[in-house]
Amino acid sequence: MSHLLRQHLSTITPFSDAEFDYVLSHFTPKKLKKHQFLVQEGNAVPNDHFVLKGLLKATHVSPDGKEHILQFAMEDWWITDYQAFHQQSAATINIDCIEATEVLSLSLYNREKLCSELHKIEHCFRVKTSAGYVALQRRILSLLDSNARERYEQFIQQYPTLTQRLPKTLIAAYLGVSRETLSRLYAL
Amino acid sequence: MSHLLRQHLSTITPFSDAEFDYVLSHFTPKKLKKHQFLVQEGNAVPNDHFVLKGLLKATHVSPDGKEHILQFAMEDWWITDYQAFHQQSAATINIDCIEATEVLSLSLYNREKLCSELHKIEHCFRVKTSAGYVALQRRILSLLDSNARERYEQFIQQYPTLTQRLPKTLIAAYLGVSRETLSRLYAL
DNA sequence: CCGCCGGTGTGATCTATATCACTTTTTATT
DNA sequence: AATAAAAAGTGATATAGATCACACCGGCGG
Repeated sequence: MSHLLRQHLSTITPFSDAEFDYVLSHFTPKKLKKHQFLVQEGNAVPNDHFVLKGLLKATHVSPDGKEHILQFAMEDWWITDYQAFHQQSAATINIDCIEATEVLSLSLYNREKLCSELHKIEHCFRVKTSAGYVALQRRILSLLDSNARERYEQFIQQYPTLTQRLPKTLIAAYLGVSRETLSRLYAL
Repeated sequence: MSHLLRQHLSTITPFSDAEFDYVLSHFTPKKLKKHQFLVQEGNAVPNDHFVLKGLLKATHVSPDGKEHILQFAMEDWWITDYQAFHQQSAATINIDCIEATEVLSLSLYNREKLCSELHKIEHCFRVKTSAGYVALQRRILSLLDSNARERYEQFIQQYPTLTQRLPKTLIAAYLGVSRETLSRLYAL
């Protein structure tokens, strides 16, 4: 089986062995234990991360101490604090591991370098980002349109794998519902 | 004063006169009256649109008949049903003019053509989409974290111009709050 | 094998916001 | 200016979902 990152990129355009090796050389592998932080509020965010294995969550703690989940990421997904990453400022969110995790990290410098050297890879990033943009729009519409139960059902539909791997408490924090309310929804 | 689109693209990379003219030749201008539709639910969505003048809203009507606003767009912003546009499927939202509007329309074909011919323009689109992605993440966080009043205050901060140009009813539909509740918030 | 902790369920309340119904103000249109 | 249409305010009530409090279960670390 070929490298997961190669498979990922190949869904957009094929890469030759040489091209892929060159791309890969710009990434740094990193292993993290369960509960370990990948990004911590207040710190710099030098890298974007491609998940090879494991499961993470990006969370924001509101002034009154409640944790809301901005994003999950499992195998084949990208995750970082994009706001901080792009403007090279301090993180406003935390990212930590729900399971033991392996990622490939790509610095902003290397990412821009790759994008300017290889039109193909910039194309990949544009296509992936566009898809992400659409997914976020869908989530916003779901937050505006739908009640707790409907959002939960949509989540199960859209992310069956995550539904298996995540405790309901975290799904609730992602959907913007309290743990207790989600539990009571079980009268499906 | 140079062309608004040129100014827009130049915030990312400079374009020569020849380059810009070539890019511009792929767009089609369109004028719309107040209340006219740019995209209508159920129809094909051949184009993305850059706003030269005016103000539009992208809305979704929920099963129970309530109108929620996914996005506004004014001068210098892009708007379309991106989901439908990318997968060339039928629109699931409506986009209509709040004020008389002029846009430049770019077909998916021309957009991909430009992107493959001119690395520079693909770069522009990637950067703009990334910025949009971050903005949507912020909005999601605001929907998860903040109550009606806080969301309204954030909106005023972030979009002072829109706050002037829009009736409160529409701001309410964007924030996911009822018109009446927004009105009562006025005890700021 | 025990104790504890993360995850879950469930009752009793509380509250922000929705809804409905109506009035007043402002803005367009002929 | 006259009339209609859109926007905004406001009271009375209803409700989805939050919060608080507690009980239960199952795994795994000493």
